[in-house]
This record gives sequence, structure tokens and C-alpha cells, in this order.
Amino acid sequence: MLSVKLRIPYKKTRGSILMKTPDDLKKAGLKATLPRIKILSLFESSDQRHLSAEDIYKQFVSEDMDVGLATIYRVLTQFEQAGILVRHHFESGKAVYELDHGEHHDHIVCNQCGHVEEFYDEEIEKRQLKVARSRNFKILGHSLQIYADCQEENCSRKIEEN
Amino acid sequence: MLSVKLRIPYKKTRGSILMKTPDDLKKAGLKATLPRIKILSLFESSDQRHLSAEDIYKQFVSEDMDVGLATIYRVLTQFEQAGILVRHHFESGKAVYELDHGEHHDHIVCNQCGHVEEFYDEEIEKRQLKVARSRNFKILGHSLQIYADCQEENCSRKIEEN
DNA sequence: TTTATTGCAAAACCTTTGCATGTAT
DNA sequence: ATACATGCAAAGGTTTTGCAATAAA
Repeated sequence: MLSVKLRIPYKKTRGSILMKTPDDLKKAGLKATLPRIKILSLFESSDQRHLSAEDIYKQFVSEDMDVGLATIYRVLTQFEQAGILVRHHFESGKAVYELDHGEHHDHIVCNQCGHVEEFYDEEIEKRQLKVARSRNFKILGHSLQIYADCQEENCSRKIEEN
Repeated sequence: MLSVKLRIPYKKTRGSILMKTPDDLKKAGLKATLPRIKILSLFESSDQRHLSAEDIYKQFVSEDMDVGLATIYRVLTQFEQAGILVRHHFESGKAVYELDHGEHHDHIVCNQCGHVEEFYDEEIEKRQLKVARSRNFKILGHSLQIYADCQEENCSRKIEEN
């Protein structure tokens, strides 16, 4: 059984979290294959909400599951198109994905350890609309990341570990 | 002689624009070589403020100047480290650079034609500080892009041309 | 002359694709 | 049985690097 562990509490006012299940696969016209179910369950259960193809691949290797990298890339792309995952490009140079719970938010990323937290600021959203309106652009989306040091005692450049 | 053409007016209140010259190269401990001078002058004179390595390479080829792509990449990196250019990663997947005039701003990018405009919103900046403070992060920087349609009459999916 | 810089080709990275094999329905 | 998924290896696109040849100081 899949379970959800969220480190970051969502505001009540912005709706509730829906768990993604193998049923979501069928709804998206995707067969419930082992790689797909495993990937989905990784996102549900991992304490990292944001995973790259490589992260997933390494996790599988460490569990002696062998799923090709190509499959992982293909599944991630399909999940994104199906609205199950959202893709982000942080400065790392590689794409990371997270479950799409339908609630837009932005990210604050620790430059030292890679720790990611989410935030949503109504005022920032509003100002963006204003900027776009004043220049006669029609907003399709946006991407905002704050790069920072998280200053947690266990934040010690873990990123170097590989 | 190099000249500056800015499509986007800067607010008076945020300082004045300084032109980058071959002297800036020396100050950065870089020899004033032809490729470096040409690249600098391209940024000064182009009506596109945001250029990728490829953009520069193509421009040079069209002028029968032959500068290797590797050199362009190396020079862009050096210029970034010297504080002459700033690098951005828009969704295109390739890095683009622009002159660093020391004035932070964010970008609104047209999804159809790739047209880029700059903006600076005090309120957005402030709210980011607040978000970081409330989570005990120390901000190092941020990256904000709004993706939109620019709705200009000459915006006709020019991006497809190549 | 000395040291930095260039060009070329090769390699490194991340990601995508072709194709024969395998699996869910 | 049929259509869809997978794995592998090869190829794509962007960026970096090694090294001998070249140019700036």
C-alpha cells in the first residue's frame, strides 16, 4: 500500500492533497506496469519530494530492481503529460520531478545540501500578474526559485557526496 | 567604437548603465584578444540583450569570423566569473547570457517568439526576503521567469524558424 | 620570451529514440 | 492475441576538456 509523507504542511485554505494511485495510471491510459508503479510509489514514499531520473535509477539499483534509465525517462515524461508529476529545472542542470497535487507553489533550494522547501505567496503571484498586464503579456506560467543556505545543523554540503 | 542599444528602459531610481569595454577585460586579468573583444561588442551592439553560445557562434559564422564554439563557451564562462555577464537558464534548455549592469532584474519570456523583457518589482523582492526569513534560510539569490505570450503583431512563433 | 589563449577533436553529461523482446489486458 | 512497454545500445544536444599550435604582453 502506498502512503504519503509530506515534510511541508500545506495551507488548509489551498485545498487538500490527493494521493496518486495505480488507478491514476489507468485514467491516463497507461498500463499499470511494474516500473510505473514503483516510480509512483517512490514519489509517494520518499522523504525527498523532488527526484531526478538519476535519483530514481540509483534507488532502484540499490534495491536490485533493474529498470533501465530510458524507461525512467519515458515514464517521467508520460507522468508529466498525464498531470501526475510536475517537472522543474533547478540550477543543478538536471530536471527534477515532484507529484502534482494541483497546487502551484515555488521553491526555496539550499545551495549546500540541496534541501528543497516549497512556498506560496499570494502577493508574489499578484505582482506577477500586474507586471504581465502592464506589459501586455498573457501569462502562461512562471518559475521562481530562491537559492539560499538552509542553516540546518545537519546541512553540511551533503551535495558533494554525489 | 562600441555602443549600447537598450530596448528596455531602466528606472532612473535604480542607477545608471555602464558600458563594458576592453578595459574591463584587463581589469579582470584577461588579455584583450579578438574573440573576447568581438563577443563583448556583440553584447553591446546586438538588439538582442540575451545571447546563447550558439547565437554568438552563428553570428560569427555569418560574418566569416571563425571563432571556435569551445572558445565562445570558455569566454562566456570567464566573463561570468569576472562579473561582466550574467547567465540565465530559461526553459529553452540552453544557457543565455546578458551584460551585467549590476542591477538585478527578472525576466518575462514570450513562449512563442522568445522575446525577453526585464522587470524589477520591489514588492516581489521583499516578499522573497520574508519567505526566506520565516524559514530560516539565508538568501543567496533567486531566479524568476514569467512565461507568457507577448501578443505583439510581429510575434508569430519565430522560434520555429530554426 | 613567457604565459595565456585558441582551435580542433574528443569526451562528458543529460536526455531521447530505434528496434527487437517482453508484458498487461 | 493485440497493443503497448521495456531494455539495450546508439544517437542527440549542450557544454567541457586535453593538447598542440598561436597570439598577447
